[in-house]
Amino acid sequence: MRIQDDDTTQRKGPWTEHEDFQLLFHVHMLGDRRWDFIANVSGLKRSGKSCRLRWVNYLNPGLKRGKLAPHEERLVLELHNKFGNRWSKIARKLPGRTDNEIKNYWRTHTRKRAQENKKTSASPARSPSFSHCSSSSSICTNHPTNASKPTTETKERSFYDTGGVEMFIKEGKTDNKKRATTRVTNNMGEGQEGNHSMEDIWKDIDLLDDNSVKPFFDPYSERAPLTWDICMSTWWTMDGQEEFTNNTFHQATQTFNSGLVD
DNA sequence: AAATATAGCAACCGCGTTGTA
DNA sequence: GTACAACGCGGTTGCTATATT
Repeated sequence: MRIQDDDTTQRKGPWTEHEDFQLLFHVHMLGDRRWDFIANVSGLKRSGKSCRLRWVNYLNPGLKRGKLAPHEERLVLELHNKFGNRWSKIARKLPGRTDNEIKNYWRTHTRKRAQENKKTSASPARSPSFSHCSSSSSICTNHPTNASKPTTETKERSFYDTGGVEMFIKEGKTDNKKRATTRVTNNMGEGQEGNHSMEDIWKDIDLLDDNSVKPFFDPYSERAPLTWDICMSTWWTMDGQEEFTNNTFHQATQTFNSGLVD
């Protein structure tokens, strides 16, 4: 298992639920941009890049989970035929699916096809949807990188295009919660960090959503309650991130973290 | 039941692009 | 205009669960 080396280096490997919780919290607070900043402020020993990836591929509430539906599979085949390995582009046409997911699907799919074709190598029967592609690799013969390039590069937003927290808040999360909770069983086994299920996390986020002056602090702490309102107003009126980091948010984070550990 | 192979998926890495000071 | 930082993407790796022998 690839876990962190020491205090000074960044942590790698599977995310724990505690980390997920922290990340969710901070994305909720700060929006899903500025990943390096989030990584620093959250106290997570992760790179911003890693945080973004985790959000995009796992924590984003817009994610669909589970196997690709038949129509999605067809769409992937069609779009790959059209766009080649432009996974992000393909993913934009499949709401709730990530480029990573599609890439993985394609990989296993082509592997299967390759094996099937090996078995029937004498008369390779190709499915119609694969008629334009090499069956043993992901490289299309009519790779359209240039060929069928759309005239206008549309600014479609994929669900995983990070667009700030307002999107997250505006969209009802009811269904998303269900999705998010479907795969919480992994990443356990790291001591006591697995105490929060995704359900718990969403509950907590709900509490934050209902932010009519609801403190997200340890009730037993003697510190003044930090409210969502206070934090957000501080955030938006602050000039420099450093100052903010060192004051209110830092305090909020510490309170949050200590509450989590206790 | 144990060993091995395979599938599925999460996460990392490197690099190109974009934004900002 | 330039240098640097951050972001986004595609390729790849490695782990875990499941199937097969």
